[in-house]
Formats: sequence, C-alpha cells, structure tokens
Amino acid sequence: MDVDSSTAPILHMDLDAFFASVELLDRPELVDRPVVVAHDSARSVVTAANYPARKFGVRSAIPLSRALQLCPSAIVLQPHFEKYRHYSREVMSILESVTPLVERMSIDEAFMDVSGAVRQFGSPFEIATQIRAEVSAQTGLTCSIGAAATKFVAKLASGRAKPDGLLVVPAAETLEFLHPLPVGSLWGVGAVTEKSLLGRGIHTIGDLAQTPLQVLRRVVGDAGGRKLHELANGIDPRPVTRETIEKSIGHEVTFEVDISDPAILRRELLRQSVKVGRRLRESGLVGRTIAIKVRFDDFTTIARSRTLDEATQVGRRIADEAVALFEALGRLKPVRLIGVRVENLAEAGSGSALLWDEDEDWRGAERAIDEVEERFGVDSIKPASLLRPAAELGPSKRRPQA
DNA sequence: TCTGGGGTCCTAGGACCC
DNA sequence: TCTGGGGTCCTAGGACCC
Repeated sequence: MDVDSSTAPILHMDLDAFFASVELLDRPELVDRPVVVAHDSARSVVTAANYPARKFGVRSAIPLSRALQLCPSAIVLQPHFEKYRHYSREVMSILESVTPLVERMSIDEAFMDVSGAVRQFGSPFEIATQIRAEVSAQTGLTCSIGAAATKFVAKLASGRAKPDGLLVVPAAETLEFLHPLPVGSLWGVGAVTEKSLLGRGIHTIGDLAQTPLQVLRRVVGDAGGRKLHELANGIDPRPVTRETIEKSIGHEVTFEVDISDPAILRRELLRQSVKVGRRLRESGLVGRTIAIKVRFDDFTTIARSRTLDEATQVGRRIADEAVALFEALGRLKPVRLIGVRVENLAEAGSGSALLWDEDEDWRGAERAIDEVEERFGVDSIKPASLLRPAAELGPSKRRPQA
C-alpha cells in the first residue's frame, strides 16, 4: 500500500474488545458467539463485549440486565484483571521496543511518537503494520492503530479503523477527515455537552469549527470552550509523554442492596482505607487530602474532604478521617455506594508525613483484614454478602458456560 | 433498563493574604 | 470608613474517559 505517513508520526494503539478478547483466548469455541465480560451481580455493568454481542446493541458500561434483554443468548464471562494486566504489559513492551516515547492511557490503549524511530524501523505506516503483526503473533490479540499528526486525531483514527485495522491521516488531510464527524466523537464531548451542542444546531466537528469561541465558552466553560475550538480546527499541541505521578488513589464499592446500618458503612470505609494505605506505601507515596464519596438510593451523590497538615500513607489515619467525615453527615438515606480517596499526593520522604512504621498498633488490624480477605475472598467481608443469605439470592444469573 | 470502579480535569465560591 | 484586585488554597459538585 502506498500511503504517505511521514506527516503522521503520532500513533494511537487500541486493543480490540480487550477483556472479551483475552477471555476468548481460553474459550476459542465461543469466538463467533455474543460474549460479554461482567461481574455476576445484580447491579453490575458490562465491562466488555465482543463484536458479535455489539451487533445486538450491547456496549460496555450498560447494565448487565439490559445487555441480557438486548441479547438473551449472550454468554457472560467473569473478568480476570490479573490476566488483563499480564497481556497489557506484553503489548506495551512491544510498543517500547520501537520507541521509549510510549504514553499508556489505560490498560488497553497507548500513544506513541515514532518520529525518532523512522530511520531504524521505517515510516509510521510501516511501524504500525509491524506492531499489529507482532501483537497478533505474540499474544493472539488484535489491535487497531491510528496514525496522525496529533494525539486526538490519531485516537479518532484508531476508532475508525476498528476492529483489527490501521488508518493513516496525513497532516494535510486532517480537517477533511475531522469535519464530517459527529461532535459526539470529539474527545471531551460526552452526553451532556453533545446534547447542548446539538440543541444549538452544532452537529459535526465542522459546525463546531465555525462556531465563535464565545458561544462555545458559554456552553462548556472557559477552558472547555477553548479546547473544543482548537480540537475542531485540528490543533492539539499536547506531546506524547511518559508516565507521570498519580494524582489520587481511591476505592469505592456499590453494594448489592442499599445499606442503612452505619456500622456496616464505617467498616467498609475502614476496609477501603486500609487498601488505599497499602497502595500508597507500595507506590512510595503519601497524601494530604482524604475524601469520601457517598451515593444514596436515589443516586444523588455527595463528596466530603479534608486536607491534613501532615500527609499520610497509614490506613488508620485515612480511616479515622474518612469515618469522621462520614459521621459529620448525620442521618442518611439508604446508601448505594461508598468510597474513599486520597488526593494531593507526593513522594514519601519529600516533606512532613506520617509514615507506616510510626503507627505500629494498627498493623495487627490491617493484617487481620488481609487474612480474612485472603482466606475467604474479598466478598466475604463485603457488607452486601453478609446481609444476603444464600436463600435470598434467587435463581443464579450465571449463564450456562456452553 | 436502572445505572461499576478506576481515575482526570474544570468551575465556582469562600477564606485569607498582600 | 469604605473599597480594590490579584493570588493561593480549600471544598463541593459535575462532566468526562476507559
């Protein structure tokens, strides 16, 4: 193929239906059948769907119950995140064998800037072709790659190439490629923004490019307006950069049934705080702001946070703050979701901080929680399962594993 | 149909300082 | 006595992404 990709050195690689594809490596007999990856629970949502399932309108993030209505014959497989991390690492190291300039966006996506690799490996088109072949040979997975002059055009291009495709958008063809696309496909335009843009007669990225900046600012705010205006005109100066330090670490849980007992909610906050503390220590980080999030049965959601004088990585300290924030809420509606997050992160040792070693009393308690989790699984100390005797669970939602 | 869990970024208002 | 503007930090809420 004769494509001039010399002006399209930014690549965006996206693994196709990643979680579902990994599961299907072990279940090749199911590849042509609709398959959905989701936790087997009343309130779970689809985390991945293969292409046969998508034909029925099944997409990730829709409720599993809805997915099974759309496609009653769908086979539901449980997720295995450790496996996904393994395959992700393998694919990322293929990318890094071409250039160190790899920016991981998520477990299944990455940007690369191959400007510095063309002398050794050939044009961006040739590099992308090699990567796709290598990924397939080494993992059995397919991926799609977009190549363009900027990150967000490369990302749009990989989306258009799916599944198992490659699309090059030379710099000179950027606007021609961009302008017919619907506004909703633009990065940063979600359901809410899309609706208000459509309401103003702005349907395509081309429409957006012609909309005065002031109008956009009114719709999506100062920063958002400027961003949208630039993107619609093909401008995106963000460079591909390697990993940066995390900004927050948190955990949250949606209960299978709404919870009103504050003792159960406090215990869940404690469990999550311990996990957050452990992750902070593993990353060598401390955090100064402790935040909780509570979602009620009517789906309204509130957040409360407090910034400490001294950063911490100790589960007990996090739990003390989280529980205090929770207690200050007073009487509550039944709770659907609760979560803990630590923000304002810094490297441990970079300033005044309460470190793990200084809080020995708590070690025993953290170890006890670890042991329970290890022996009985995380679910066994999740409030929902404690509240729901097996008899109440009703007929299993699990599909026959054909 | 009834909405996960991991995050990032932006806005707006108030406190406080100069 | 009243009034200012800029800057920074903190908190709450919400849109968005994968």
